Amino acid sequence: MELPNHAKQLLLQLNQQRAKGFLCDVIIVVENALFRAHKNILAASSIYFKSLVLHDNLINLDTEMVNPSVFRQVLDFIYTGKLLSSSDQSSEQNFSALLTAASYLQLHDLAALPHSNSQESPQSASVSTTNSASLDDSSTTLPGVDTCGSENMELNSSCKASEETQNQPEGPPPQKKSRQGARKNEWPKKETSGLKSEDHDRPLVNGVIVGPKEGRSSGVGGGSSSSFTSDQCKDEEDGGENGQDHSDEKEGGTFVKEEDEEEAEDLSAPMGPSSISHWLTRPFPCNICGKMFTQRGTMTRHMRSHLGLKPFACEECGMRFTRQYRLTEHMRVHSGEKPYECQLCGGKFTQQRNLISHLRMHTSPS
DNA sequence: CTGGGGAGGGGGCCC
DNA sequence: AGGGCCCCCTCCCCA
Repeated sequence: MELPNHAKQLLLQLNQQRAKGFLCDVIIVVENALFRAHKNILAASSIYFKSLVLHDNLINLDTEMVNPSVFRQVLDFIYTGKLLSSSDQSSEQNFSALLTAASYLQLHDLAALPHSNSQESPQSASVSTTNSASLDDSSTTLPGVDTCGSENMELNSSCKASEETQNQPEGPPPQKKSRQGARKNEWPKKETSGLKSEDHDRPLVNGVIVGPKEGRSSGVGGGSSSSFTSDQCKDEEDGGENGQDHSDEKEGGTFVKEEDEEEAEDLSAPMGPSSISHWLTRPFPCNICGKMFTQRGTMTRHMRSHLGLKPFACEECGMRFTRQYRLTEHMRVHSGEKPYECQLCGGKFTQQRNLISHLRMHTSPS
């Protein structure tokens, strides 16, 4: 007994999930375009991807071998088994680039396709129609990338629809819950969420990490040549200098337009003396949210939170951290070690910061 | 309801 | 560039 369309339906679902960014656990960076996808799907389609996604949530592809528009086709092929030709390039050029990419990515099925398959068949054309909303939205085209001019319109037009889907309670569980869950022996659950909180924290448009408005980060210039930004991280600069705020805001589920506009205004505003000095003291902007940092290392560390990169995993519970030091701290939860002792009352703490806040209690007038 | 403690996350800074 | 540490904010639990 076998359901005739089972595989097809499954793939269709997965592709729709990709379009929404639902359960996507890996980001593929091609030049300055970001594509979200599922590790399982990528791993199943190519040994090369399999090795890449094994340990990383963020994959940078060689731009010599693949460009964003080709990779978009590749990704569509992986999720649909169909090849949709690119309209903005000659099919010869496109097919050649596709073959190069397929070979580079070790997508043997794709690499072995006869040329005729690359032409848009009536069938694929119809698929293209049905799936265009989701397929074309699987990436973000970032400023400076002119490969997807026509697609940007589709991207924009699909934004509204996707905003509605973003409001639906289908994302991963809120971070707060996860964190709390961590204390209730639900760590493994959290681990399975892959990119986890930052993941759904991102301003998704049909699973796409939303690119900026034009000229977004150009005002500050200099810091990053390949400035891709998103409208995430409406910041902290004015008030909530805090990550929790940040994530809470995002957990709200929606990235309201006001935020975007607000930030857009900030960044596009003429640079007054204060903003210039701000730029001088914080010369390292985040490519994703535009937040400025004093040191490159701080900025790259910050980027990890955008990208959901948590390389440091607790062997005991599977909880993952963005920093080694956090893991070290966390391990004391398991070991019961409390190295920080209050000299006034003898209270012991696993973390120094908690000792400090405890000391404040001793010293505060109240 | 409130205060204290535990813990996750972020940024700054030094090495 | 990355590690380590400090400081801060916040959330949640619990007494």
